[in-house]
Amino acid sequence: MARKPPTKPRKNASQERSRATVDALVEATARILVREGFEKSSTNRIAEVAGVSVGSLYQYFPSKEALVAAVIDRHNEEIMGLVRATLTEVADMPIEKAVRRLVTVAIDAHRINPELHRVLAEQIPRAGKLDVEAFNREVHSLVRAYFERHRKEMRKIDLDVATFICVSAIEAVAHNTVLNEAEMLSEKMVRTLVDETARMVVGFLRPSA
Amino acid sequence: MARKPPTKPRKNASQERSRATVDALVEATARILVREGFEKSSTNRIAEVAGVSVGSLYQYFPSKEALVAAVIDRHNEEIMGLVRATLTEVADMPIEKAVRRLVTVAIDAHRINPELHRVLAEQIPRAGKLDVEAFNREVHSLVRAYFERHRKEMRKIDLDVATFICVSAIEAVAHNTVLNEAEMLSEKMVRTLVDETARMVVGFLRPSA
DNA sequence: CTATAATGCGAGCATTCACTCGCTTTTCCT
DNA sequence: AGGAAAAGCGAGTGAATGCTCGCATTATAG
Repeated sequence: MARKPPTKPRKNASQERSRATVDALVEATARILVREGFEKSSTNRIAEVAGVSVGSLYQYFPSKEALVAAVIDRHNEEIMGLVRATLTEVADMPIEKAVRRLVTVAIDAHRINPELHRVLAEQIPRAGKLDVEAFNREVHSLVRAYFERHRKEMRKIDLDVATFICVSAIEAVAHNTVLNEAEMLSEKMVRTLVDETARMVVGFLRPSA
Repeated sequence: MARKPPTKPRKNASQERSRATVDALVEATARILVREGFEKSSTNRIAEVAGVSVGSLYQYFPSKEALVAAVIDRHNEEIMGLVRATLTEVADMPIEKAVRRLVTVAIDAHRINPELHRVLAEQIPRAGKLDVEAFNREVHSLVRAYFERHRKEMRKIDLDVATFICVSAIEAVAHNTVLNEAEMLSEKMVRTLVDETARMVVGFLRPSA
């Protein structure tokens, strides 16, 4: 016993063809979320758009939620890539430079795929709750590490509190900038927002004198 | 013609009893959203919890969305009440005092009904999009009015930009404070967060010298 | 070439759920 | 009292949708 029955039931994409199927499904899910919204998305529709049958869909994704989670993961990974790279890049810069860079990146990150980001933020019910928390934790710990390294440039303040406030503020400005008012954003306006936000955060962190 | 047929089809609660029914339905909707989540909520369930029949439900609410919208409205009104009152109260205070008060109120507002707030923020698909925008606009314009009145205490900065950044930052800190980490918040911690956030915002607004 | 596994198919099942309709009960008004 | 309007009822309907299952097609190995 314990011989695997020949019918491998679920998941696992070993051949070439199946990898393509999985990709097509994730891609189709993202497109549908953006173009038709979460409510209109259905597994049948996703399969149709992916050019795949529902049966195949369920060979790789145990549920609709899993499909959405995959989209969220992919998107989060893109953003985390940007964030990780940037924090490495600014590791030795003084906080003035680094903060400005981080604010810029926050906005860029929200601009990777604004429509998808909006749908994920506004329309997805419960899914990926854990993913979002893990995401936040990583951002928090990366930023906190930078702050630790540059403690000397900063006033006396609890690093967790500082990180929490700075990350919250920067993320909120970036989020609202990209998602509110759609694309009424001139480049000049964006630069102003980056400058002012960076000024606020730096002023907050540096010694008051 | 144009004689109103005796069957008034929808809406409108004129008698006493019906007012109670409407209230019970809204209340039941809120309770279900909090206790079972948006996904599990159904009109049948809402009617059942309200102690009312589905038929009656549809006499007052044309759709499930309308029910959820009513809950959102009620909650928004509670918050806006707080915010309006506070901005009147602080109208003549200097920005140090006023900002501190506003940060406190932001957190209080999120604490009115944190569970409901979380559900409305995280689980409600599209509904009340307009409501949320109107809500944000009002907050923005109230805060902007305060800033205008106290321009002399501030450095030279575009008021819309300043309002946008301050409101975003304060809202985000309040939101994350109340919703993340659940209730691991000691009162001392909250005070620290209020102090630091207020410091950040005030430092941002005041003349740099 | 043949056997076996991997991948793909899609009609249909089971369920859920928003909403309707014909009717009864309660309230109001004279 | 009595009639009309308002309020309430809840089984039933129709449509949508997540997912299964038995079978077909394609790839791999011997």
